Amino acid sequence: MNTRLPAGERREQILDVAVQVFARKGYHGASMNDVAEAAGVTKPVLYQHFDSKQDLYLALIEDVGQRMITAIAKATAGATSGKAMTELGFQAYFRWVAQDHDAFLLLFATQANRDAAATLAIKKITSEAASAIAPLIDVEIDHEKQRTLAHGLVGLAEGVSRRLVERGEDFDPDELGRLVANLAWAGLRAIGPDS
Amino acid sequence: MNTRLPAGERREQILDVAVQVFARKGYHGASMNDVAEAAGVTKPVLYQHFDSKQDLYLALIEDVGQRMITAIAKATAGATSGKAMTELGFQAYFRWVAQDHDAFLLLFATQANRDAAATLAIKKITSEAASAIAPLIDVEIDHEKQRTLAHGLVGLAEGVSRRLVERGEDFDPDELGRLVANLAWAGLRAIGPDS
DNA sequence: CATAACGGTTACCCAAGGGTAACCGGCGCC
DNA sequence: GGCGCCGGTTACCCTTGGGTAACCGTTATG
Repeated sequence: MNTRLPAGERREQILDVAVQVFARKGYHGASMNDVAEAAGVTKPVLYQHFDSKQDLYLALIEDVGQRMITAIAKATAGATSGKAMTELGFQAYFRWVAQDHDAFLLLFATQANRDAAATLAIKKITSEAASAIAPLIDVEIDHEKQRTLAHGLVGLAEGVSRRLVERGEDFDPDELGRLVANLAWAGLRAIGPDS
Repeated sequence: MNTRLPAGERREQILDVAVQVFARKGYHGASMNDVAEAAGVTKPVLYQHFDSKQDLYLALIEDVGQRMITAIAKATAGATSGKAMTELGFQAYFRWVAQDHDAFLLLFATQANRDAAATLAIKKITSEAASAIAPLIDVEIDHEKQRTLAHGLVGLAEGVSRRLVERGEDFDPDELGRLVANLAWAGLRAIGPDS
């Protein structure tokens, strides 16, 4: 017998629990009943807080995505050099991954964003991340290539994280961030208009 | 009235058409009816060639994945240096992406949703790719980190490609390969046991 | 102590879609 | 020229699951 919760808290709890459920089963793999059960309530309760399954899912993506973005933004705010910013950024990202595997899976490894809207929502997040990265690529190179490379670096971090999360390994985010930042920074310095 | 095809050819045609359908709509978004219609036949015909939807999907992944792997393997076979191999490899990869957007989307787009078996199948492909890359990271670094970075480079290529494919842009795979290979190679040279 | 508000439940509807049983028609082959 | 093989179709079954209508019990408040 779960306690009755006031609306606000119940909504938060549903969001909390839904991240895990969707991350583990994917969008289509998880039914609203699954989410409801995990939250300790029944289906109609979900619909009191969210208009539809898609609505719930989009709320999750927005929530989790913003959390990631702000974590990185905060970490890099005090950086004095591009290199330091790169390192701090990657470290913050890997810390975010290490802290909440489910959140990472929801955004990057989720087995079902077939929904056009969800795909768009995630694209918006990665695009925002890329926008933050792009200015660090200050070599002489045309703007389009710059943004493309920025998306590549997002993918780099994603690829690294995916392997670690899938293996369920413990890892040191700060050490890993240093390693990857080193790779990224040196790589970026090496490319130029002649590439 | 579509012509009647011998079993072998029909099977090939279904695979061809199914790549496009699944790439565009995702696993759950595409129904067997959609695939059948696109192939110009009806549903039961699909089930004469494949046991289930999942069976068809797995066959596709295997098919497309192997095509990608061998394309890269062939391109890098004659390389004389690590740097040349890196460049040739990335170029072959981007050529593969440019040639067949649908194949790329099937394997890498988040929009192509997967169940557990499909996730595993795809993991196998990326892992194989990473295995090919890992030896190029011949710096003094422990084996686990080496493989993790290899997965990162797979992600790097994936991130770059995703943006280009999503934008429907034309791009020069050879030029792009040179650019990304430069980044990767220089990045890898820069990291060491002290990172 | 009636009653309204609110959190929650039971029981259902209905469309979508994976999968199948039964049937059909033309072509090759003794 | 009947016969069987083979590629194909029509029409259906049945589960899953998103979404909802109607109802219930507790608490608070006058």
